[in-house]
Amino acid sequence: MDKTYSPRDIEQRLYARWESEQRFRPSGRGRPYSIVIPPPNVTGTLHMGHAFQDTIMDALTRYHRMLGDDTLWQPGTDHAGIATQMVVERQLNAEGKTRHDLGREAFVERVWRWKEESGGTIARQMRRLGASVDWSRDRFTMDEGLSRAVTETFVRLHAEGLIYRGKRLVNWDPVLHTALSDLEVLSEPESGHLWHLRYPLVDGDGALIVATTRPETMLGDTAVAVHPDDERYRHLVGKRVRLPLADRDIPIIADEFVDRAFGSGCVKITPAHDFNDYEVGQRHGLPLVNLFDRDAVLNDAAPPAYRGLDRFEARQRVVADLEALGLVDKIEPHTLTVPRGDRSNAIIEPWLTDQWYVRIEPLAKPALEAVERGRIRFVPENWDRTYYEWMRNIKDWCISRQLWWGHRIPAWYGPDERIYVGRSESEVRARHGLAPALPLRQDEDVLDTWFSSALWPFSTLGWPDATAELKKFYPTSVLVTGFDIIFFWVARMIMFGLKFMGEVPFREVYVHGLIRDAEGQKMSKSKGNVLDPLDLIDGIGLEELVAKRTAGLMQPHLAKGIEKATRKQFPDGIAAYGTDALRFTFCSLATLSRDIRFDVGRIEGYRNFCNKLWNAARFVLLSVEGHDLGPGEEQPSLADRWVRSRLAAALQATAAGLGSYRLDLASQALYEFTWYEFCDWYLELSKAVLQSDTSPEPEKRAARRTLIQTLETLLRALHPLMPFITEEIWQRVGPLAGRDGPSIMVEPWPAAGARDAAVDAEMRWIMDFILAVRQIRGEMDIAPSRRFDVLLAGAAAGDLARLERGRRWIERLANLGALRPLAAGEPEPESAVAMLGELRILVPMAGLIDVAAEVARLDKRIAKLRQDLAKTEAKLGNASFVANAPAAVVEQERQRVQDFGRELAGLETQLARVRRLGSGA
RNA sequence: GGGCGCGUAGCUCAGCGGUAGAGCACUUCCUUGACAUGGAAGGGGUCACAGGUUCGAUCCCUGUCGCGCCCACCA
Repeated sequence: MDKTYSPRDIEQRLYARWESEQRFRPSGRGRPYSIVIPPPNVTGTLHMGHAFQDTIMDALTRYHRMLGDDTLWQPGTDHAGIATQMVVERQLNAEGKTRHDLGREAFVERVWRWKEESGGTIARQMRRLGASVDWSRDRFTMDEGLSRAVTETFVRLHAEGLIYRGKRLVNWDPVLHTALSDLEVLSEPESGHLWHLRYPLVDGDGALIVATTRPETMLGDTAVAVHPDDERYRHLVGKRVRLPLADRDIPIIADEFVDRAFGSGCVKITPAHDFNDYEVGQRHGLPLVNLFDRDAVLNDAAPPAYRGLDRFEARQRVVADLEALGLVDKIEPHTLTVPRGDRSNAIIEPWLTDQWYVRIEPLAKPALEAVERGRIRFVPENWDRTYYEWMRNIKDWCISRQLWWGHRIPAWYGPDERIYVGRSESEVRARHGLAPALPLRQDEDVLDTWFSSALWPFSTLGWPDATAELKKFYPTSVLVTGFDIIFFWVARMIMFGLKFMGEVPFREVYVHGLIRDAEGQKMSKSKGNVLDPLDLIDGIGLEELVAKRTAGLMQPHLAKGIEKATRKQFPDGIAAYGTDALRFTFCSLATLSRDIRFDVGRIEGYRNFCNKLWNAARFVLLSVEGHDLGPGEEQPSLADRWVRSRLAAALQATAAGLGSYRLDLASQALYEFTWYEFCDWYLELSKAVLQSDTSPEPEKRAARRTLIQTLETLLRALHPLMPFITEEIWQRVGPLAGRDGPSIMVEPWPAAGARDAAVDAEMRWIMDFILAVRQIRGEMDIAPSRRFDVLLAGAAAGDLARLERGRRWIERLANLGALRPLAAGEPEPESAVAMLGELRILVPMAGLIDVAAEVARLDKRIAKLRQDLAKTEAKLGNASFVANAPAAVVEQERQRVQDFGRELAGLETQLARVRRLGSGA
């Protein structure tokens, strides 16, 4: 093995081998375990969020595969209707064309070409991450099979009356020219104005003052509303006002919706352009005056002077005209929430159109119950509150989109505009006995992307066919996702899963946090703080990184700032850390928190961890080289038994972490065992056995076997988190440990052996001895290479026996010369001292330590001990503590008082002695 | 307005009723034959604040302050 771990050389080679050996397919044996990937956009690229999520899913998948489960990680991609269509439209725009120049068919053809061209990117990137998805089952939401599932669900829901077509207000994007669901509209506060307008009363003098943030819509007002209990206006209800500019008379109505305290307490009602007003209009039978065309340009329903004006131009004109008429009472600055399309960022217009809707309440009810009754569990649990909140207030889902890229709605219109829904035109004709000559026109609209995503857990498994995979892997075991798509996706999968499969789509939903940059900022192109997971794996030079971050910005003026910040944060670019380091970092970051800050310092630490593991393996291999490792006469040492006991504890902790979606705890347990117990201690302890001429052969054999077996077990435990380095090392180590499988991937995840408290305690004593000596060495700045003698005094029963059992390790790890008890009557030399129980460990100071330094050291220890002792004594002095605390706790405190007291006494005696000797010297 | 979350070492975060932990950063010593992407030792915290429950609270409860996210029709 090379001296330094170099991920570049191993990762892609191993992945290719796994893939060609078909290691990612379900084994066909064991309990089913399945995860469906949240499908990324087919034309997208892998970002940190994907990499994080994929790492989690892959860790779970590999873990369960090794547990012997019949494991499927189902891959696939999403057609991402609006997003993908926009990308291709932008390409066309660059050529000076629009999609309308091409026409629907040619445009869709072009999108398919783009999909073929760029669709492989994300799959390639997932391979670099080591994702063990079953590529043979790769699916795309617009595949023939999945499209069939979409049609089937649509037809069935329609037949049940759960899908209907209706004319009502929708969120209209005047730029993209499509309807959007409520979820795709983001409302942000923006500063604007509140115009107070004067509407003259038709009978008599005076006027009502209405306040509005959208004066241009007044042209479509069909009423003014006041609160029914408002004394100021009660007498006017039923009377009429003159709508300025439009020159129509409109009624004054009473509706509870009005807030008396806001503005004048009078509200203009524009049912065709405001969701609230629409409701009011429905209640009062008001007419709708639809002022806008699909571009939000005023149409012929507006007075002639305003026709053809864009909504913002119309606003200016309306205000100017009203001012000229003296009908503007006042204008105030006002912060309002402006709805914008999540893709186009255009201001959304409530607009009256025909759209398709899913009647959601009958679907939401069982979906709510499924979580309430625990058939689906959110992890962390409190996300169920968010889910409940949404599901209890859910509204019908507008599923039609006026786009070209997507699943076309399976509805046909006859010449009389009668609607026929069916799986195909021919089915429709047959079912309804329509003559072949009767022209039918298919609905132009496509379905919301999330409609097909909602079917993902079963459509990918072959539904509507009753496939074997569907039977075996549905419901899936867990859904791994971010909280940002609980409503978009998770809730809808639950609803559709229950509806069509009669069963929840997954038993658990693991909701992970969202990856942000080191400052907690969302990563975005315009902020210039994006990290590409592939750059963390392969490394990237500074210039290239700067170029990448500043290229193709929507706002080019940001480039300078981005460049500066990038140069500051990454003066040397980014080093190549390798996939395993990146993955281990992600795992260690997978805490319960919602925002996860990704700090490059962290990945460096875990790259070092990979290197540590690599070198530990080198040491183990060197140590066993040329020796028979098979069973034979062996005599395990205390150290051997200790490391096995500690390994068992680490495996337990790791399994607990993996089983509870606490990959941070799992990775921590493995990190700590590997570094602090296996490397720092056991490898060093083993040297005392292996590199000694006096160790008997059975002991050496036991040490070698323990080394190789512990490493081999550790590799298997680490594999789900760090697949590449573990496979690479395992290929050499596995056979030596008696395992002859072709890949670590298909080896069993290690069962925890037995822990041994007695062994742990015995080793603890030896370690404490070594630490005590090292502490003196460290604090006295004695070089590690400087060997010195240690004398012992005050040994308690058993101490000397323990000493003998641990002597070879103590001598070696503390780098000691002579190590012996003071003889009876032998004068105690001037010494630095440490206490280990009643045992006094003496380091003769002559030539090593000066008195002042030792006095200072002792003072410090004594002060700390006095504090601890006082605290503990106070506790025991409290009668109610002794009376109420569990006996074990009280006993523990008593023990501590004893320990502290003994150590304190020892050190105080020593301090006095050192002082005396010092002054005498 | 409703819902959720966070405030622990300089930074990023675990812990969550019984002696405050890790990584990174910092200080000192050390190239000893697995590893300087390393080893050894060390400094550093009134666990936001105030009450309460308890023998005992960083942990449970209540409130205050600060920060954040999500939903919602105040024109």
